[in-house]
Amino acid sequence: MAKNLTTREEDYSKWYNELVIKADLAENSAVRGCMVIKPYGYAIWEKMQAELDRMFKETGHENAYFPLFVPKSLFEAEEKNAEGFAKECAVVTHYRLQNDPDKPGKLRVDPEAKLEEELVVRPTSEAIIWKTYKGWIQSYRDLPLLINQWANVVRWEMRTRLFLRTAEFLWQEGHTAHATKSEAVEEATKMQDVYATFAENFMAMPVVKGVKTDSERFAGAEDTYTIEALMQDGKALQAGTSHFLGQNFAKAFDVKFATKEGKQEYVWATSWGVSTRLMGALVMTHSDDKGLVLPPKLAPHQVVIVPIYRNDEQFDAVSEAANELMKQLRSKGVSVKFDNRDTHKPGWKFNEYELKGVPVRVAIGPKDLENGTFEVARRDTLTKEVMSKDVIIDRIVNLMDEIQNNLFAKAIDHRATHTTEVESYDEFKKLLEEKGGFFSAHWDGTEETEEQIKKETKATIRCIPLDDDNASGVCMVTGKPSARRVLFAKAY
RNA sequence: CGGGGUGUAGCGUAGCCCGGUUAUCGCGCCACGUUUGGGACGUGGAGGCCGCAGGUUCGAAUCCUGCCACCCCGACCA
Repeated sequence: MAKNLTTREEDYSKWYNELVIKADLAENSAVRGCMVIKPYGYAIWEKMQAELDRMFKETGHENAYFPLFVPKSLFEAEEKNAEGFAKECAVVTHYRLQNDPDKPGKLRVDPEAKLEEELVVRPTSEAIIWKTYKGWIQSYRDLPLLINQWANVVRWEMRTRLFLRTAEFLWQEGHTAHATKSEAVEEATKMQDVYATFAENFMAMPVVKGVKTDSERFAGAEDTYTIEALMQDGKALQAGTSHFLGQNFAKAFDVKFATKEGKQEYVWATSWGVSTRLMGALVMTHSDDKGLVLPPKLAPHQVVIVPIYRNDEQFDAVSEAANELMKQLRSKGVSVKFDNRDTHKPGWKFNEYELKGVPVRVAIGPKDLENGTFEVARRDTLTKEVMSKDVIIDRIVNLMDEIQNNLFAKAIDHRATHTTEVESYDEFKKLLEEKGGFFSAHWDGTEETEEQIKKETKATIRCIPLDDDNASGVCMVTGKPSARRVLFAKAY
């Protein structure tokens, strides 16, 4: 393992790539654009999953599982959705291999084994799910239907980056059906709220809730609600989306229900998802030039204990103290790892756990045993403090909250200092290059202007925020009237 | 898919122009010993179809052709 990470200052993008690999979160695989998520990275993902899953269930959803493959005829049923994803679909055309008669020991696709109908590997599951829902929904009594699935999807991206954009990724996708439009809209915004709460309370990552413009909307949706986060390099990251799908899929798949009055009506739909991209967001929000910085609520180990000793007797004595501390911390709900490996020295371990972002490190050595103390180091501030036996448990329990809150506060502060209100297009262009971040500006509401800005500056409208700032003004580009400010940024 | 670049041990690399002993160095790995409060040291050792396939040559990591993979910049995107 190399000793030094590229710094964020030197090359933010390189820093990110190196960090993901060196911190053992993931690596590139033998398959183009697909990653292997390593145990340490997967442990963080599992923590995210566990909390999100809990939140979904608390809001009335149930999990189910639908097939990986979608027959082409189903996939194309909802035109806009199909068109939006068509360019990046993997397609299964054959179902058998055979020995290659020309190349001994090699296999080839059996030309006789062509599928009657091609199977699309799901880039998202609306099609197969709505085909299924048709059989599940007859009456208003069957509604609302609130389903989530944890799955992998494939989008054949040209350029990929670990976690941020991979050809295959893990996610959850909620798919709900409702009797009324207002109920579906409420569901979509409710799940946006769930995502925002999760991002802020667990990832310690502040997000802006908003709605996408026409051009950025999900293919097949009426409205896309988004949460947008700001990374340390001033670029925005779309962290989760929740779509109000109107009756588009109900019509495409003919999903009707009988109302109380006995009339047949199309159901109203939503879908919503977050992916392993959140792992990338987590890394880029908090980590520093020494490595990962994990919020305690998502860290696989919240505390690591490193023993310091010169001989077996000291090791035994230190271990005893470590085990006792571990027992007490665990009884308070703190997850602890005691790294008693004799194969690495303490200094090596200190660096290792800084790289891996463990929130709190406790060192115990002979001096501590003598004095009845522990050395406690915080990953977020990189500060050390010697604590006595009597206070350490309470202090560490409190530190979990303190670190969580500190990370959130730092991220909020970064976002605040990198969110700029601009009045003119020149100012916008200048500060976009010099400073980056979010820009709150007036826009005339047309796709042409949005496109022009994107072409000229690479910045896009991240969202129309759902805050209560409704002051009207004039578009910074065209001078035409604008109902309210929208949020621009360069994005991942 | 366009433009540029790179493939040598697990990782990072030298050698390539100008073909010629046994392919360089560092990290890591293995064994033993000494070490252990911020990435220890010594001694010994293992590890290579030089991206793949063909060609030129007495001889190819080195020259030629084709292919593949990866990286960077564009277009596309959670």
